[in-house]
Amino acid sequence: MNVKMVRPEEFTPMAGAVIGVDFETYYDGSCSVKDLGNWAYVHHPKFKAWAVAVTDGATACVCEPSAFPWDRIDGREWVSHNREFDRAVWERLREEVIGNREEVIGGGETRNAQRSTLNAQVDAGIGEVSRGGAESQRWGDGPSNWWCSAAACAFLQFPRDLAGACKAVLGVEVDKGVRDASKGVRGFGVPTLFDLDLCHAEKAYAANDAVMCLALWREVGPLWPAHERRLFELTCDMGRRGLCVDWVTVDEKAVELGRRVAELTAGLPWFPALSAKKFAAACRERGVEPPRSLAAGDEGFGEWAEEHAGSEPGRWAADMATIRRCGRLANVLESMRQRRKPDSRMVYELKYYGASPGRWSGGGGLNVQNFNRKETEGLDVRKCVMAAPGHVLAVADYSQIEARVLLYLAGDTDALKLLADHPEWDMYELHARATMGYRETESLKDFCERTGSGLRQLAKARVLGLGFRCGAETFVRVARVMAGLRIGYEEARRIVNEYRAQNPKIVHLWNALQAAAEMCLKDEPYEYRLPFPCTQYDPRCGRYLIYRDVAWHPLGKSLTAVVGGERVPLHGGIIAENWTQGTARDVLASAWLRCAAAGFRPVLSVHDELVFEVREETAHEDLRRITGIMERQLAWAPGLPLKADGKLMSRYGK
DNA sequence: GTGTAGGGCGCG
DNA sequence: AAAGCGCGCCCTACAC
Repeated sequence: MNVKMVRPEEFTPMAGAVIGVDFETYYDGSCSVKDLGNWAYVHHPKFKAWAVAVTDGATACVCEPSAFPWDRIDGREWVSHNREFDRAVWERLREEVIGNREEVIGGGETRNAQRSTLNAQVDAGIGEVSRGGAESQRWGDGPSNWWCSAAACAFLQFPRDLAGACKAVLGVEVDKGVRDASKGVRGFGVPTLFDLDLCHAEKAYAANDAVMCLALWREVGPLWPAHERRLFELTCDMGRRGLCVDWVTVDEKAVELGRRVAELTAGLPWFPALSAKKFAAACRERGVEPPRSLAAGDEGFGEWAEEHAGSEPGRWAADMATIRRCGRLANVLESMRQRRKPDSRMVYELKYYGASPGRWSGGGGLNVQNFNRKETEGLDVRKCVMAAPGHVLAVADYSQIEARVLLYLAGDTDALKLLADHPEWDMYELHARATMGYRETESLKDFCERTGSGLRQLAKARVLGLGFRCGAETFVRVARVMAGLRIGYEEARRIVNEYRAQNPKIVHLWNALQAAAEMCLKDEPYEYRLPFPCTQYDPRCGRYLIYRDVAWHPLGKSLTAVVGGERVPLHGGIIAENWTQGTARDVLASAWLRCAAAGFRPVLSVHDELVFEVREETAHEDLRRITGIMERQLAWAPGLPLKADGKLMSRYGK
């Protein structure tokens, strides 16, 4: 990369060029973006941004942020790798210079100065750009658009981290010397002296991330579709706006659970409390053979726990489980406390395209997608999430979306038609009627309750477990964990075979996907692209599942491929699963876009669920409209029957 | 000291 | 022939 280093006053970006921006900031064990997330990190007392690297691709400049001529890149397009981080830093610095200009609108919604023209095209009628004022001139008004190269890389199923992305996209090994040097720079004793003390070569190293980010963006940006960019923006906005939280309960329970952990820890004759080794040693001292696993779901442990229920080792094991549960909850509550904004809402982050099939994932130190569903140790975490005053939560989720999508992708039109004709059936009932010989007129649920039949539980286990080629051994566990059934291996084998015999379309889907993956071995570069049935999308930048560098496993006859920079096993069951999950994600994503266009912006999304804050007066009508939008037939998936359940609740829950 | 692998467990 | 999949975070143990 031939980029000329210049002094800040000399930095004059080329007309029309996108500008790469990368901040360097202080961090240590107690003040890190990993633990605190972007917002809490940049508002930590120890936070300091001590350098910024800016480049237009031809020249680059590294200096203290206050020394950079921000007005020269005002109104331009910027790009950062993990934009939400750099944006949080930039906004924090702006707050320091000109005060916090975020206005609080009704319901706690914050209006942000950023507004992209792309957004304007897709979704008219949201917040306006607020500009002007002598002070803002001094700091600058910011970019017209601020893109994220990391999000674009994730969409294309490249590694998300900068070094991995550079290697995969540009074929550039980021010189280890560069990375090490830049690490050395981070550890530089007195960051404020940065501008004075750094030699030219060190500055060039520090500029490298911005230069690479811009180079990456030039490759991946054009392949990132407009509606996906829109989803990314909606995701970021949602997390920055955050959730309304019952802080009284959070504060109280954080203390209570912390105390509980300390008490139980003190009651164990070893430390650290969760050391499996020390637990095992203590058991043996008492002449008791410890269990092979301490996991609550492990069958061996279940038997062991029963056997030693009254004894001291039995109590230790139970206390360790309680410490884990309480400790987890205490950590979640503490993370929530750290994310409390001045407007009392809790910021959080959701990672756009965090999973390879495209789902969102948790991130930023607090995962809001895996809050316990039920009350645990005297706390219902979900109930700590509330609606803003005068509002109520509209919680809408798709019923059994993946099971429906699997039938759709397998082309099981008979089953889909039955489902469309009988909206009162759920997937378990459909499955029992279509493939398990259930013929009664009453609902399967009523039938099982009246007669004590286990048919529905079995149908549930089959639907949840067998659609993606799990074998008999796994099915024994799946049936136990998911449906509470106790089945022997031989019976499991019979059920698995029966399921496959009665669901030929699904079996054919596995086999066809497997064969297609093997076929691509004949063509360079061994890339298996599975197109989504989304015809509305620009084919040049459509959505695919991409398995790169497909190859035979060195030891056997199984396939592997590179996904998101990692080599993973590949077979028909996995591909069918990924395709199903990815398509279910697209169903939710397109509903999200339509809801936003109708003026409904979710405050939270969890895979098959969207949560909105709606005004009390219009709540019922709003919920009806939202579920209507979610259930709308999709032009790109004709014949896929969608069902959405909606609830109004003052506090979040299942 | 830092980084990471693996167990455990929460979610869809 | 057989193979559930997709995540994040905490804790411990261990390698460097």
